[in-house]
Amino acid sequence: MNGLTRKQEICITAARLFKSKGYAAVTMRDLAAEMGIKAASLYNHISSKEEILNEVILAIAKSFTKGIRNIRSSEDKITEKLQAVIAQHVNLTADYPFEMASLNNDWMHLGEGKKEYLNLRDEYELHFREIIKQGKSEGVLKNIDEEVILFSTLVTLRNLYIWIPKKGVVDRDKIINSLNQTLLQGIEI
Amino acid sequence: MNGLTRKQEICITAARLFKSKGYAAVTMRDLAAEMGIKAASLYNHISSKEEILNEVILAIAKSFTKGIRNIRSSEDKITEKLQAVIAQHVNLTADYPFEMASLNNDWMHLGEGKKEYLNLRDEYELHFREIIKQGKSEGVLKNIDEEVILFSTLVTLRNLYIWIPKKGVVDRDKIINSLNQTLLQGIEI
DNA sequence: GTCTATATGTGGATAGAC
DNA sequence: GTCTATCCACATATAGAC
Repeated sequence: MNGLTRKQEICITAARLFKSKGYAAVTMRDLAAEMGIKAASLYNHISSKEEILNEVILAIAKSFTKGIRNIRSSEDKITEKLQAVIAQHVNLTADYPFEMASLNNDWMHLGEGKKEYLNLRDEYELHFREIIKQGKSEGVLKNIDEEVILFSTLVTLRNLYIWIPKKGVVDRDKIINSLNQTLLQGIEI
Repeated sequence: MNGLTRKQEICITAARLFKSKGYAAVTMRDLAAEMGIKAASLYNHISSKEEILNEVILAIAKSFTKGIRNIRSSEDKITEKLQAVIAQHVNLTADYPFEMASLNNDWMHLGEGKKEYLNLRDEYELHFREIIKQGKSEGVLKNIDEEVILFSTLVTLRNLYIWIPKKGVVDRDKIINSLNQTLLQGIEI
């Protein structure tokens, strides 16, 4: 009725619970209760609890990596690329705040999918690092240790999910602008 | 033999496990195995799993709040206060990286102690926010939304535990300097 | 301070009826 | 697609011996 499969509904509900208690502390009975059904009924739509985590985390991890791959290979200037990275984080976080929490906090409970997740994360950081390096070599960014820039920027962006849901949906642009200032003006020449 | 009580040893070992899997996924058997004893033996030193979490989280939460209370009430200039806040985070994180992970990720599993933890956290953020406000009113900090400054700074500092253990013990000062640059130059006039 | 044995509860997951 | 009933593994925690 809402265009979602039952499996998708389960994953969305699960992500919300995972955010509040963490994957390990959420039981199939909790999840079922939240869906208004019994735990056994869940297994008509998913094969295991772990499969749900896989669905929740890998979908958004792929979006991030695909996005930054495009940003890096674009013809934009460095500053524009960095702004695009920030905007992607704000937008994906505003759309999927619960999934972002699992991505950050529950990835270690992935089974089958952990390797793929780690590959996606490594590729993401690789592109980000290369954008920063390019910025330094072009003289657009200050000569601060790449890893420090990468860490402090990425940590802020990855944790937006803690903070964005508190704000209204409307002020995405305001958040993007503020982050552009706070994050970029500390590192730009 | 090492100056630690058995209870302290248990809490230290527990914190290390909590960091890698999260509180909920660590069993008393895991913890006991890591200590080289049986699970039942743990209960001669602690009364419950939850008590361990309380010990781990509240000790470090108190240190942070006490520290920033002193920094705020000192006669230092704003820039020095902000640098002192950064230095406190780097030092406490370097000393207690595992406890920092629990502080960030496992506080929702506190029982008895949750209220106290939330009070400490609120007080911490209050002092931090007031330092930022004072900086803005004195014209030392840019006129960026306080909450954005607070969020992006605090999130970086709170997640140092992910990053600091990778570095050697030696370069605390280098990290403090880099963070001073990255975090402060984006917000200072 | 640690052990073995065990009580008691709850977790993920399956079988089969409707 | 959901239910009831149930299996079985594993969780926290206690009792009492050494």
